[in-house]
Amino acid sequence: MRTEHKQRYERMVDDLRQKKLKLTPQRLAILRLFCADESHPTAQDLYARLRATFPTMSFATVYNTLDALALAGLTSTLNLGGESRASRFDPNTDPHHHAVCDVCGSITDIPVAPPAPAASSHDADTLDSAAPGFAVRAVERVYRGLCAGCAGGGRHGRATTSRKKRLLS
Amino acid sequence: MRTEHKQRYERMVDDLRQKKLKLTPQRLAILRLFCADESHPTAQDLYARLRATFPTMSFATVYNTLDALALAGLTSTLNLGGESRASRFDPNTDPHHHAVCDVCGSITDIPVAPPAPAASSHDADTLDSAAPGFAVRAVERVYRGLCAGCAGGGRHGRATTSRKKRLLS
DNA sequence: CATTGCGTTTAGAACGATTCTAATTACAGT
DNA sequence: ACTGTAATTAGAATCGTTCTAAACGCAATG
Repeated sequence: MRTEHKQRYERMVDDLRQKKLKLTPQRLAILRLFCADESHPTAQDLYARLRATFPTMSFATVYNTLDALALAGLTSTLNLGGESRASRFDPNTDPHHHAVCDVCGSITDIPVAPPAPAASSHDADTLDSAAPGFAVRAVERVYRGLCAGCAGGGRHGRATTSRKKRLLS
Repeated sequence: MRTEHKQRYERMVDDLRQKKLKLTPQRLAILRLFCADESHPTAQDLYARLRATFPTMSFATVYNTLDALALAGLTSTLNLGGESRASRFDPNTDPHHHAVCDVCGSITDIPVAPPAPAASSHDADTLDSAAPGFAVRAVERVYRGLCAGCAGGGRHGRATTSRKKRLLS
């Protein structure tokens, strides 16, 4: 795992260099944090942790760097709804899906399944009859449900009860 | 199609009644508009069209009604990213996926494929090894690509070029 | 090493989407 | 009709994100 993150970091740095983008201390710090983070952090998450080292850093820098990485195809942005409307950023560029816990909001990467033996034409059929001529570029899949921790009735993750839910109880 | 929408409308009205929620003219108008709308409208979309009939209606009423429907399980909310961060609301309660056009942003419902004959255990396997113990409640799938209209090079849909993209060109 | 150009950073304002507030209105059960 | 309570309204507040203008600093060059 550690080596995987290091490779990720180096790929990110190389890409910034190749694109003639400047390697500022702030950017390197963001990359270091971000490439090793499996939690799909929000911009807030990164900002909060970066302020320890760069007390004057602004949100714009975090977003700028994430934008640069996204343009380079090194990150993706997740909008999974839920308690917060904040985007989640994902440094994993391998094709994968996501499992989102309804209770704690945690997001887990799920590698794509190995190619099915023979029968996946059903999907293509229904797609083509419902949206004729649609040219698929990518497929995203989100599994929603309860993570192992939350299914056990424990108190896990970071999800805070929303005002809306509080009013309903 | 028309009858399908009517059924949808009546189910919505019944549900509000059963839940002892009041059937105000505003709510009925929202339901009428919404249940017949395949375009996955935003709150803005609905609000704009409702102002023709109810010049004093506020956004809060639109959101209130959509919330009530969501609590009743009669709608779902889509956060698909893209140009606008606005949520899209979906009155279709049948299990289905979505095809989103990268260019015009249009969203098309895709019915779930008929159950595959035998081999779908691959997915379950990778899920269980990547997120052990995760209890799946629902699976969402988003196809991204080009709709038939946009693949043909035409000018379609409502997507407006974002400031970010404009700066890049 | 000094110069310098242009990409970056910064603080804060601006923005869009959504939620809240407090006061008013009006369903629906009697 | 009366009345309790939920719904509506306008506008303010909030949250996440993007923009702005000025100051800064990386890195290519002499």
